[in-house]
Amino acid sequence: MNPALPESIRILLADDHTLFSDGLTLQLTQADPAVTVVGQVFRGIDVLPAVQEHTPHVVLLDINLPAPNGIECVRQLSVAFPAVRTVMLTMYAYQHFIDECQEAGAAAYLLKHIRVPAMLDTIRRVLTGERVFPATPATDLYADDDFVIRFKLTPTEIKIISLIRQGCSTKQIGEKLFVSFETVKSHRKNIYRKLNIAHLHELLNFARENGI
Amino acid sequence: MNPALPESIRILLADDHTLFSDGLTLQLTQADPAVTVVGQVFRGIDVLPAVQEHTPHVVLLDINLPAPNGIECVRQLSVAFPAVRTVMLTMYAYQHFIDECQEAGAAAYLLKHIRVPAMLDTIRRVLTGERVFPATPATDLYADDDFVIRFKLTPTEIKIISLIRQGCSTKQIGEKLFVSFETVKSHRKNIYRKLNIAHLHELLNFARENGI
DNA sequence: CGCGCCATCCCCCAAAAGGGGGATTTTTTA
DNA sequence: TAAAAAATCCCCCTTTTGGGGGATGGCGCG
Repeated sequence: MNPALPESIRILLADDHTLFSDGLTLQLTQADPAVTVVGQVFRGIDVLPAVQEHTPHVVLLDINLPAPNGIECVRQLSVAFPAVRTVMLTMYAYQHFIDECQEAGAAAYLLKHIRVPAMLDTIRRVLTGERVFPATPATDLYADDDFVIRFKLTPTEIKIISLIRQGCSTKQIGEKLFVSFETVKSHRKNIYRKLNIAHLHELLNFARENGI
Repeated sequence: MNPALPESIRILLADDHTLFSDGLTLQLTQADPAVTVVGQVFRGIDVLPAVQEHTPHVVLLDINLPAPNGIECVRQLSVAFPAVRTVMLTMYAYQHFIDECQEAGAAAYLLKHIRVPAMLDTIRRVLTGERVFPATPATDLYADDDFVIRFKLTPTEIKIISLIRQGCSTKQIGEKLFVSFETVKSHRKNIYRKLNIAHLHELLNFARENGI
């Protein structure tokens, strides 16, 4: 069950931030001559074809990936290419996402706060069959992070974002969740404050970018 | 008013994602020998002291920066070091943020979807005193004949859809296009009728699906 | 020349969203 | 068990949307 480490590690990057993707490619290839970045893709829809074409050992996959998002991608990957290890690479330390990725078949979950040596260590570990997920919620680690605090959405809030994304009005959401109009309004206000946004379209963008 | 380009461009990076920051440092120094990354900071509170110590020409500043966030940082920077150019570097394409950064005194606003050559171009431009913010394109954005025919949308209507998708309100669109609020309202009504929809989220879905 | 299309602007209205205060209760957790 | 977080609900208010009527020019085209 524990495959030997390949002499050359073939990596596919899936991240729509070209600045990040280019920078990571440079870092990985400079840090370890055994590593080859065999491809970069910027949309979810390009992941499976690129894996087919470039036969990577590992896919470094951003959750925040357009059309479809990274979590959907890892689901598809673990069905279509069960031998390929998928390492989620994201800025979001939500337990919600970590659990979902684990269920979807990802091999590891890394935050963008790490550095390349630790990443290479994780990559080598998943290649031996290990699965590497954060043991403790990262909330302690990033308690001073403005955005992590603001983005700490509760389950109810995420549910409401999901309903808004489906086109429900505040009134309709209240009816669906058997709570009053005012309650949903309060949740909306809290969501907007946490995300530091002010308009519906921003919320819809956020939801789409984060796969809610 | 236009200072000459310095022989060596001193850059300070402020981004809490070490993977990104390290990668960008590598890319910038390899792309242009005139560029020196004089420092990296990972928290908002470290920005001003680092500018004091390293005397950069340009600060590349993430909005999503802990304690305090990047927008607060650029406010402080433009008071304490008005000669230092601040280039916001973020994943968020919200008009809300763009406006706030512009008011706070940032010299440019870049998305993480760009690549290093374009970034270097922007850095050189802000060093000559220019301010570089995302312009509202919308002019040559559409021109998709098929889609114009299928839905019989006029150029003005497509331009308005594009602006709505960017988060502009009816009022803001009127100001941008130099027409009255009522005119934009009429166009919106016509768009909704032609697309047979009734809500903003449907329009945004339509715009995304059709690449407006 | 008239017809249709487009763009412009105005009135009316109701519904929804957005933002500021609160408050209470339950649940979680330190 | 006490504090913190989450969920519930209410008041106030303004702005924005969405939809119904219009009207007035301009412009191309048959």
